[in-house]
Amino acid sequence: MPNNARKSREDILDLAVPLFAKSGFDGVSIRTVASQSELTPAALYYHFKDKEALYFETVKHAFETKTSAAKDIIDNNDEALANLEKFINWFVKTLNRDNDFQKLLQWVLLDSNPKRMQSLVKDVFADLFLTTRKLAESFSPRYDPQMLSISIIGLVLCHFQSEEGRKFLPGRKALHDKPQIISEHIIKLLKGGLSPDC
Amino acid sequence: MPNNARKSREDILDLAVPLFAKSGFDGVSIRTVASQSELTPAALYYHFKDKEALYFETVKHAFETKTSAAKDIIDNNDEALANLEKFINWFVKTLNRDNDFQKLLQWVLLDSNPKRMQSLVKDVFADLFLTTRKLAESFSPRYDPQMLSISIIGLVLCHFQSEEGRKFLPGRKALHDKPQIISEHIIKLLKGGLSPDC
DNA sequence: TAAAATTAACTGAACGTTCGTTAAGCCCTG
DNA sequence: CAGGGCTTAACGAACGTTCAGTTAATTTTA
Repeated sequence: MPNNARKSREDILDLAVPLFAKSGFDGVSIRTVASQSELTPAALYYHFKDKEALYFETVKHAFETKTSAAKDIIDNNDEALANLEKFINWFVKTLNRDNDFQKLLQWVLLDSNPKRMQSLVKDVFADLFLTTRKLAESFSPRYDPQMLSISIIGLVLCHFQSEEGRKFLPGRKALHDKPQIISEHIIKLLKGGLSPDC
Repeated sequence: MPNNARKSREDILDLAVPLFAKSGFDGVSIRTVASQSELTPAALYYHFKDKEALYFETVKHAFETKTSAAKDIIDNNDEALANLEKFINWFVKTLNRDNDFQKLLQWVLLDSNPKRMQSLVKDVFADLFLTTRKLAESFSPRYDPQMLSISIIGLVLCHFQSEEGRKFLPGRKALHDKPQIISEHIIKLLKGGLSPDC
């Protein structure tokens, strides 16, 4: 794409993703998105109704490819634990490769505007959650599928959510940020738990 | 405290906690905090150097009582698993009782300003983390203490972090928000894992 | 096929509002 | 009467948004 070419809607969204991922809805101004996409603020209003719409489309854009990939990971003929392992591996790898995706997910769950959160959760996040719950249903009735799916997602997310903060804590090793190490840790924990036997 | 009495620093912080918990640093203006504490914006500058200082003190204030309580929970003479159980129970109950505490923790970890995050993590969050890691060291070398402590904190946090969003997802039950149910779920998962035997 | 009309994409300038912050001065209490 | 705690008023900057007009590409007409 040449530097002075007209920007498409999608080009703008691609550039808006890292901005909103870093600073959230309130932390990013229309003018910041405009200058990042080499447009005037007014030009953004040609493409998007208002800031809310721009934000919504940006988050949706960042989630779009990920969610469909998650569904393909799970093979319903496989064993429950094998499926879980595949999912964890995929989820960790995805969060590691696309840090913006993880950040946006956090912003959605922290959103101070309930209406905005509702539309984001229903239109953007629900699909990924339902995929995880389907996986969690293999472990019913020993575990409540709803709660187990939250635990699984949370267990993966937290290692990335805390990545920036952990830099300022003692005892840090580079290993703790490696996707493969994180995957192995989570799978071992989920499979066997902490009890010394088994 | 009579309605027209002079506000102390601490009174202001008490009132600022729910505001910053809901909307974060960028989502709350000095004027909002001022009107909430029935003061003028200028009066806030008598008590705090600037908005950064007000925010820092607010977060610190909300964390202060919690962190010291965590340390008392752990009895070093007890069994590892018993200590863990006590900690989970305490942490779940604390997050449930004080929703602002959980929200502020999320804001700290999402902070877009690295300098601000650094001082918050080091001065406010580190203590709680180190307590958890001490607990996690009982399960070394089978598990890396650093990673295990992140997993434990994340496993508890995620159930509260997702509480608002789960309202908009199918399959929701009131049980999933009950602290006792959450505790039991997490402890069972951490103790025994997902493997069918044991 | 050249000219004219239409449209899509954008600019420049400005709007009213809210933001963080400061300065000067007032009032009540010890 | 000194000074801690506040008020009133204002500063410039940044905010989301609008609107009239410009440009460049596309389509329609003669």
